[in-house]
Amino acid sequence: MRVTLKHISDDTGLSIATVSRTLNRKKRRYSANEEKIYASARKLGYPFFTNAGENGKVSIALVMKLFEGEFYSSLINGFYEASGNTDSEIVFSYVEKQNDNPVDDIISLSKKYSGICLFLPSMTDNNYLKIKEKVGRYPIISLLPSKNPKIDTVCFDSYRGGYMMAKHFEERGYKKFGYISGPTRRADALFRKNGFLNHVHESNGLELVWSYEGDFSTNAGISAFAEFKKTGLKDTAIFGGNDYSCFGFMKAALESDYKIPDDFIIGGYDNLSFCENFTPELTSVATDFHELGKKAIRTIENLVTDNIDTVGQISMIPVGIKIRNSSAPKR
Amino acid sequence: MRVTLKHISDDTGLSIATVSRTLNRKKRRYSANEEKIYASARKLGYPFFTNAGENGKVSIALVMKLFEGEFYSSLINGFYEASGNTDSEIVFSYVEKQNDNPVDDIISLSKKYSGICLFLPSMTDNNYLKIKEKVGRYPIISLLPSKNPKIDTVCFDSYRGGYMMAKHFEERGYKKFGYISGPTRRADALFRKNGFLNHVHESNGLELVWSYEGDFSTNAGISAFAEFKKTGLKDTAIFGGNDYSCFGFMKAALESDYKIPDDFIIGGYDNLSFCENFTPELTSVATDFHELGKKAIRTIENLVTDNIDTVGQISMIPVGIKIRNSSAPKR
DNA sequence: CACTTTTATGTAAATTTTTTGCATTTCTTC
DNA sequence: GAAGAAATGCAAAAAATTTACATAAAAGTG
Repeated sequence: MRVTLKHISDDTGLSIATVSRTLNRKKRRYSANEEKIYASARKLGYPFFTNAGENGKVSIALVMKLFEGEFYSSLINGFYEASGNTDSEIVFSYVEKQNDNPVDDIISLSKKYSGICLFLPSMTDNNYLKIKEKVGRYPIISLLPSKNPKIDTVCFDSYRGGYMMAKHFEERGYKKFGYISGPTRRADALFRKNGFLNHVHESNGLELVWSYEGDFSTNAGISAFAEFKKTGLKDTAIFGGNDYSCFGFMKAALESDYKIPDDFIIGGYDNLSFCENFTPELTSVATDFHELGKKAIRTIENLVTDNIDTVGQISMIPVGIKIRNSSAPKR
Repeated sequence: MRVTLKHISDDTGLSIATVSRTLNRKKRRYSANEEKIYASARKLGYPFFTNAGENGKVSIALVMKLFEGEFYSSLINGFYEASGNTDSEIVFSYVEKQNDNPVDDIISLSKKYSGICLFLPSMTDNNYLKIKEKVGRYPIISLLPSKNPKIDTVCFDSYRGGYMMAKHFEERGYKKFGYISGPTRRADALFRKNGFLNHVHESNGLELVWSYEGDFSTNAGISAFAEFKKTGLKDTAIFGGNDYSCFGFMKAALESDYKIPDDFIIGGYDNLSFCENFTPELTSVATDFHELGKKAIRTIENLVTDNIDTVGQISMIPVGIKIRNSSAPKR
């Protein structure tokens, strides 16, 4: 059945004329009634204001920048499976690689979908502010932590991940700690690092003896090992900011005849499936994208229906630690 | 600007009344004029017949079943990048996991998009036939090979990939060959195997001494090695049907103190980025998803504009072989 | 605080878009 | 080649959307 202005009018209690005017107006929307009309249009599937289509499901766009490697697969998969048990439909959407200012793209997506989840590591606070300003009370969340969040956020507890890894290393009896960081302008990388370092600093007898700032790539791990080797350090517990860094580091170490976990122990972050293919298997902080997806979808759904104004709300999804042989106990 | 029946009427040369009737008819479409009307509706973006949206781009859906691991990332990424240089827009779409009969889903997607690319390993010939029957001349292609293709196909030359690997092993001086197969009801797995075996059989002095049928998983690789070990074979060249099988096989082998490439050489298929993280680095058949995407998009575009009837056309994208240390020469 | 201006909204008329009744043409089938 | 079925166009009818005008509420001004 075709959706007309009359349906929206009935749904919102406003006249057909008002609905017509609102939907045709160019200016950004602000007022409660305008919000109501837009939300209803998306919900009912008024032409040009949806591509969810059928069965009146809430359509949510997951907006990413690019995909590389298993990580993005896990993200997509987690959201996809999470949407299975809900009244929502996830649509995956992408903004151009070279485009450093995806704000306009996101604004235009907000006309099509009932809500938006952003997974864009390179977005600045300024961008978030601009978006928030333009979309008003429209349901939009970020899936990445921020030092100073401008919009609602549902993300993994990166800090705690780093912290847990340090604690695990301590329990293994290590005193000397090392760290391969990701790009610290990214808040998630920074939080992983902070969590790790804070536990090191607040515990007696633990010491940070080495660190390296990389970019989360395998090659950064290889370079990190070259540096590490120069120091001649042994008996050290190393936290790589992500699994890729660790793979590079371990590979270079094995080629230099280091023994893992005899010469050093190491743990990563992301728990990629390849952790189990490596010898030794890599200890890693495990993130559950299914949980992230569920929580994100529920948050959007609440914003859609209740329309409660909860700006600045942050939900942290707990992470776990998957202990494997790369951090096996000392013999 | 809003798209009306008048635009479609002008575009197709048919009357507004005819366009209206065609678009409202429930029955599946068949006739040339009906096809023309539907295609125009999608092209111009008539409400409910598009979600491409803007700038008159051809919108193509890439339909997948599920995503796991790096492989699907590469697929998505390849298509995404390939679409950058074209007049088309790729939308990624997914059919339910548990749904063994995605035919209806695909039919309904055909109303929204100008063309469809299917990447569904478990689809049967029968399913393809049903789809073809219902969508008529609508542009739809499969990205997987089939023993008996029912619709146009753009896929990698799996046969040649297996063949090249056998040839490479022969050039390394090996006479004894082994094989870890994927599920052979999947045509791509079968073709890889056939390509490999055919070269073995057609060359003098080469011999297939061992094989194992797995399911393309890491665990299958581990089980395969357990079998392989029992035979006590050495000096053998082994082709794993995909990289994951090889990772499992190699990991189990290293844990049993086998030396690679001294005790056996091995090569995989897919050229995942982890091939370089493994020690030894894994030789693998490299597929270029960017090329696959480009060719698939071009094929759909041709079907959309020229509307030529090319049922049964198959395009093979050549594959390469990336030689690494897992198949290093004998010393 | 009284007055003006701006903004939001509804009613009803005007306009645009879509559907349908009827006539004509084209295609199929026997 | 005649009879019936399907496709199509024209024009009238119906439905949907926009706009002119009126009014009330909110915001700004001296």
